[in-house]
Amino acid sequence: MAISKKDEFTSEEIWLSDVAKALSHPARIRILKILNEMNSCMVGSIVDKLPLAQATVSQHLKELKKVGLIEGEIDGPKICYCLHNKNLIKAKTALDKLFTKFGCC
Amino acid sequence: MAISKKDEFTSEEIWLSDVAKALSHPARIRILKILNEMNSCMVGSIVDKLPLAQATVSQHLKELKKVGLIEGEIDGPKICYCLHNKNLIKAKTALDKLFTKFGCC
DNA sequence: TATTATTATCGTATATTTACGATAAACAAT
DNA sequence: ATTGTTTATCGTAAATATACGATAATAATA
Repeated sequence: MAISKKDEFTSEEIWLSDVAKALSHPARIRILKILNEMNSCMVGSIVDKLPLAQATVSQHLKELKKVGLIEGEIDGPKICYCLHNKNLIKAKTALDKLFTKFGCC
Repeated sequence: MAISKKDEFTSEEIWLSDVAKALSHPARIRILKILNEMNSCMVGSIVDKLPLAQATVSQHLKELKKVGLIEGEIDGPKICYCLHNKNLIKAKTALDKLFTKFGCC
């Protein structure tokens, strides 16, 4: 896409847009819901609940992990993913702040 | 990107991911902030405040409008954009709901 | 009507995202 | 050691996103 101009914005703006990008696919929204509801959170269980191939789910998990919304813990040959509470709260707070004030022309 | 699988998800999930996608670029985050702070909200003023060409800004505005986060009102040859309070509140509520419950493995 | 000002759209180049099969890597268990 | 299970990564194809210059469209004004 031509040369990116992201550097021209603040790190706060870039971080918030990165979080939003992580939420910008329904499969990743669904994954967050699943992790919220399940006790077990191994990848296989998530794959079973989604209409996507294992490789694709793994990619989505990677993106959620990249921005810190989830974290993965190794458990034998399996990996147990879970929500990253602290970062979710941070994201929620930042989004709230963005949406709180309303002014209009 | 291969054939999209978005149809496999709920309309709520798709809507929320579309809102997130609209927020997934720092320029659009900045635009929302600008609209929140300015009285005047014509496109030219927004372009002046961003390190992007007019055509690019117009494209970003179009995406924000598409998901209903902003609206544009024709004012002579100019167009006055402003935040769409009702939809912003709706988005904020949905994001809050997604982030409110935390469970972990 | 011609000109100016303002904004959207078109065309286009490049980057990124999405999706999947195939394969590799890591570990447990036989 | 070999096998089976689980997950990540590689390679790849197709769709989208980003960015801009050029141009069209709209409306006010001279």
